[in-house]
Amino acid sequence: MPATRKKKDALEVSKTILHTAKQLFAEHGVESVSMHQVAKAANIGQGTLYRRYANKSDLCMDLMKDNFSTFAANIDKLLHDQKDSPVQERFNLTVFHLMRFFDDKFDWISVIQIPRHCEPDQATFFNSPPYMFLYDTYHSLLLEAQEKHELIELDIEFTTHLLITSFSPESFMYLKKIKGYPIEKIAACFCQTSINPLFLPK
Amino acid sequence: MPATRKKKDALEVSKTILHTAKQLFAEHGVESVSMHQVAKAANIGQGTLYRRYANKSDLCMDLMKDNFSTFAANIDKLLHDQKDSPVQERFNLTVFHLMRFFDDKFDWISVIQIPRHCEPDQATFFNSPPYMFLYDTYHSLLLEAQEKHELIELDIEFTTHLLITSFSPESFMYLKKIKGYPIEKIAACFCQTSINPLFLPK
DNA sequence: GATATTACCGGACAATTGTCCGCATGTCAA
DNA sequence: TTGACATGCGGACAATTGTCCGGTAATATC
Repeated sequence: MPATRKKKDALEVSKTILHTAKQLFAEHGVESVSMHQVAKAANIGQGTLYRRYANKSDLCMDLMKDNFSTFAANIDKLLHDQKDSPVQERFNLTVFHLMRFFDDKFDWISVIQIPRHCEPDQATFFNSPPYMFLYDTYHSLLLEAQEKHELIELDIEFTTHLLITSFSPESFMYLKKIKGYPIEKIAACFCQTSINPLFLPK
Repeated sequence: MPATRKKKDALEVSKTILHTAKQLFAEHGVESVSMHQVAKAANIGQGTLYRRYANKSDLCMDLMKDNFSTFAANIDKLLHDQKDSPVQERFNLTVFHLMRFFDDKFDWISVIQIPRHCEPDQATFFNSPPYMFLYDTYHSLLLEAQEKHELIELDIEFTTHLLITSFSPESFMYLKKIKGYPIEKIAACFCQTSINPLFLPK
């Protein structure tokens, strides 16, 4: 063969994968690009790709890491800046921001969420940094509201989980594409239905 | 070949498919059986199988039709029998029954819900009889509550949709398997978080 | 009754995901 | 330098989903 592939620096390979995948995904859309294509474009074997990333969801998650981080930082900053406004208001603000992020990165997120098979001690969405960040954020807000006696009686852990997971990509897509709801309306309705009723009147 | 396959009665083929699939699914589990296996076991070509059912989800949906029907009938009967009790109470009862059904048929339901790609005018879960039954049921209950001035201000259509979709199979599995919540607790928490706060106090 | 038209069957095929194993490369010890 | 061992690369392979098309049976037409 023209050039026997030398053992590459592992870091080099990782960078190449990320760079190539980002390029391909941007060009053809996340859905349409197969792992085989990514491997071929990156000049590595499929086995090599799968050794780094268990599946496409994993790969996307890694490519989204930066986006998630900045989103999380934005939310943190926002909540810090607004820390004197009512909890409920901050909660609504967070949801609005999340919806915009969700909409913006929809293609990626819908690929990431795909994996089924919820077995114990396995990497799932529920162990991922994005879930954990949202969990912490919502949990803190609910706890704060509870301490201030602004919250109805709730199982806070359950509620936190439910608020995060109740918005599936399919459902979002359905509301947006089929029902034609603008994002602002979706966010507003979600707050109206799922967030605000958790707070005591007054 | 020993016996040239005669054109079979279409109805005969359909029955054979359903019977064979039910058998195979029961024996090996819904997840583990491929469409290829079903076709082979039913002595038909894969193309024939796919002409009847666009995918495994479709096939499962058809096999579950009876189960859905009896479930729907049970709920209808229940709501009819209890039509004098408070709306909120009936709503909670419905959710408890649904949870039990969900748990009972979990393997099937998690296969059925899989399809992504929410394009307009395409068969999705949101067009399926189960979704539509739940939609009608929830919608009626919410409307009744609204007429009786027992409901907070809501976008009823949105709320109906959200209540149906907020419980994904993955989330249910996570709560049950990983968090170890019994079904009754899941149902109770769901009512506490998502149903009861929609009703005006007193 | 012969021929054209239609319906629809069934298996071959393509595409994708994910796994596995032979083999090249690098490291260490003698 | 040489041999033993470890690392990990990469393509071949298996499994599955879904599509397509050649061909045959049923039906309509004359």
